[in-house]
Amino acid sequence: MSSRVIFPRTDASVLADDGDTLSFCSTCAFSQACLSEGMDKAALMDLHVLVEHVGPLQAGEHVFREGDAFGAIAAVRAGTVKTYQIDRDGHEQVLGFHLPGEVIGLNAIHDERYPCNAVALDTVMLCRFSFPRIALLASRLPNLQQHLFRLMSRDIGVASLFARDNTADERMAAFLIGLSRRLAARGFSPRRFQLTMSRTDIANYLRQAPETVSRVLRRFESDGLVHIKQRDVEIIDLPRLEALALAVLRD
Amino acid sequence: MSSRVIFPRTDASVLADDGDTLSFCSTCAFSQACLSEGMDKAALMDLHVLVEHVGPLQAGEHVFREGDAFGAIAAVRAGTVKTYQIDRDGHEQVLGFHLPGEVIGLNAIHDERYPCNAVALDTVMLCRFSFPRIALLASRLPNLQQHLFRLMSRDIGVASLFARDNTADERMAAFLIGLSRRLAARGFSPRRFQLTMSRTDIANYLRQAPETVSRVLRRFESDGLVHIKQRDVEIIDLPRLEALALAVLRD
DNA sequence: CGGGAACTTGAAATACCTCAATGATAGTGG
DNA sequence: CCACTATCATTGAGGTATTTCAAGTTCCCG
Repeated sequence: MSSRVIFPRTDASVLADDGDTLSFCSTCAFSQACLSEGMDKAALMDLHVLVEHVGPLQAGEHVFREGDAFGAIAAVRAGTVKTYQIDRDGHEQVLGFHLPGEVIGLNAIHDERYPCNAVALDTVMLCRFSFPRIALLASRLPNLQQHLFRLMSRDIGVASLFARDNTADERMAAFLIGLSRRLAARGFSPRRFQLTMSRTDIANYLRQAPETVSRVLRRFESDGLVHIKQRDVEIIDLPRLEALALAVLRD
Repeated sequence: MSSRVIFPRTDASVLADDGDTLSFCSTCAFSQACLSEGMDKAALMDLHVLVEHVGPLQAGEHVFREGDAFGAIAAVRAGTVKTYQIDRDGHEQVLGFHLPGEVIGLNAIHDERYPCNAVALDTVMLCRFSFPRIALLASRLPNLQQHLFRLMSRDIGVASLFARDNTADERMAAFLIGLSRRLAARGFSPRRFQLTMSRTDIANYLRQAPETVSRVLRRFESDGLVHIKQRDVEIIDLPRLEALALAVLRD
């Protein structure tokens, strides 16, 4: 695994080619969302100017590391980013998996340092937004400010998937349903997708032993809930899986 | 327990008495923080105008309820506010306890509804800030905008106290240390304080059985870590309690 | 003083973890 | 192309922390 950190690098070259930047940005969730909220052309132009396109990053390359000075947030355009912390005992603690359309780095604003590591799990493309600049722009553009507030608000108190009172089955079901829905929201198939993370990562995220993940997935398979071949997942009985997840997701 | 909801009520009377409002606000964490960030007098005046002082609320009175239309955030000035959700099975899920100086309601921005209930555990005083108005003001005052961003950022991905891989002892220690530090930051004693919440609430928050909370506290007592008489807590061996909490808090 | 809630305490049940060994997969170099 | 290795995944058996169930106790408020 490369230990090079990609993110802090300021790559001005991507800003030079304006046409390309704009065309890329049409697929960028962040800009899109702002657009759909009635931002005018000129405003959108301002936003595009401060976007940097980062990537592709290969699996194992870090976007940022814990303790790095905070300078920018980023929207995932393609691939999966894992955020994690390293325990004082040297153990990894997986905090989350970030799919295309999702924004990382928002939790670094508070003390101007990234409080966690972010690493690419596969080939990742990012849109990087300098935070000082987007904050400045936000004071001129109420829609952008509101969008940032909403974005951050959504990440507060995310229903803890790893609460103790839910069973291993319920949490795994919730994990799969969560992935399914988030992928669906981005136009991917909600029934068939790839797990870009290892069993160990899933276990770590759900705060369980890897063996438990293995057993639960196997049980799901033999119960006809899903079909799993390596990291390929096909959800067979969505209603039943959702029923299981209900205990965690509440909707 | 009264089921009346206090928060949505707009009480303009508190705004009338300007002198009183201002003197109260000198103790209001929210305004204070803005002040300390170099906001000028005029700006501070603008902020004070949109503050409403709510309370006192009695134990059991709700600040807001899940599903209520979002209109404002609030800073706790005195007392403790508990946030919780009701499970589909009718079971309560405690999300957090909010002490003086802490802000509630930030997680409601996203879909313009409060995603949880907020109830006073004792006599509570609040500063209420209309969100549309404070957001508008924020676009004129970069310091205020930055403060709001920081406030929200801090609440993202709070180290989950109820992760499965920590023992009951570690989580309880972390809970007590957390309270201690937060109270200390507000000028209260870090060694002696009152638990304003019931054992059941603590258990629910830590995602364990009330019996476990009881047993752990008693063990702490007999190990000479703390002295507990009903809801009065005195921390005897802070270093050892912190050492226990370290596994959860990472610092 | 009585009634009810909150809290404590004990014994049994259980879901999950740990430990240990085996099986699959992919990447590597001969 | 095929062993070879390393990593990841699976499977089984036994142990344990915590829950659950059930019974007391204390405290508080009317």
